[in-house]
Amino acid sequence: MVRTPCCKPELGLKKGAWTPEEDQKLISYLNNHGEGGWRTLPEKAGLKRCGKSCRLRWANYLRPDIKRGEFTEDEELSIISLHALHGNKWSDIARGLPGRTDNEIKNYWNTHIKKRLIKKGVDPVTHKSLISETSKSENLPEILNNQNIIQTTISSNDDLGNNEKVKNEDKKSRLSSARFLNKVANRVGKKINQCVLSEIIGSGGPLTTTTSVTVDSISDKSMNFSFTPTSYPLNQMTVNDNGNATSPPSMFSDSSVNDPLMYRSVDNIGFPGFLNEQHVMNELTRFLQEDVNNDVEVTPVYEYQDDFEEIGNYFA
DNA sequence: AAACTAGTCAACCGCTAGTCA
DNA sequence: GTGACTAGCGGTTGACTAGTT
Repeated sequence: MVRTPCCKPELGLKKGAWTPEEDQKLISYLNNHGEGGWRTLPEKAGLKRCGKSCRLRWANYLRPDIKRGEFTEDEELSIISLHALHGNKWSDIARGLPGRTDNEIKNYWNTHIKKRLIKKGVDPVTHKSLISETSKSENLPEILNNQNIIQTTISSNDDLGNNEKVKNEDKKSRLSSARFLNKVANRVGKKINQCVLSEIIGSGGPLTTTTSVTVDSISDKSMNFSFTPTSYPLNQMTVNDNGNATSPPSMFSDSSVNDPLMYRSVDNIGFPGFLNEQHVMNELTRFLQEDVNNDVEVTPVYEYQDDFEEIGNYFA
């Protein structure tokens, strides 16, 4: 199939920046005739431009519902979360940010967000930590300096310790902690997911940015976080048998949770009170009881003391 | 003050998918 | 079924600006 070129140079069509006069002509025409018929529009509107150029100019800059100016923090968070979900599908991302165009978001991503993520040690493509990939490299010290994500990252960097015994016990303790965290976070995450879903469905509108968290120990699975952005695309969400609201495989990384750019503290989630100490204790009691019922070896609660501190750090 | 560099973003390009005759 | 056309998408370019040397 041979395609007719949209913009024939021999017709003397203008390229480059639009003048205010051209903008006015285009706005005036579209106000009178509505959108569509882009191929024939330039001639009818008296513009020496190709239809494609006219459509782009209208879609990206002249449309009355376009929001200009700096991106807000909320918008930035939404972009990151939607990018984790959709990848470089800028139009899909733009649908989640009313008033913003795909082109604007794409530019903002490439010039601002991408750099910030890299600086924070997050791969902007996969949204996973760059640490694991780079830990073997000589750049590690520099990377570690630039990031604050090491504290709660359970990683093979344990090998840097000197005392083998302390090291192993520490690792064991961390794995145990991680397993414990996984259990609690699973419960809490489920609760959050339910809240989020009911709020979204209930209000039918966008919420404040919220997070749900599932933590697995390093020995089992990689850490897994799901993220509920503003205007979450509901058609991509499902509710599984356990009552969890789930989205397509998230690409959020373990480091992301410590990034204030990407995750907010629980205090900001917008569902106050559900994650209080009493709730965590109730959940803890409940699943420890389940372990007893399931003949699982139960560790005395006091041994979880450190784990509670870790949870505090985790959600801090 | 001039030259250079890096960052930003509007606009363009090439391509694909959908629609219609 | 085929081809012409339209709309829309993501990647890239290049003009402009701000900052640095």
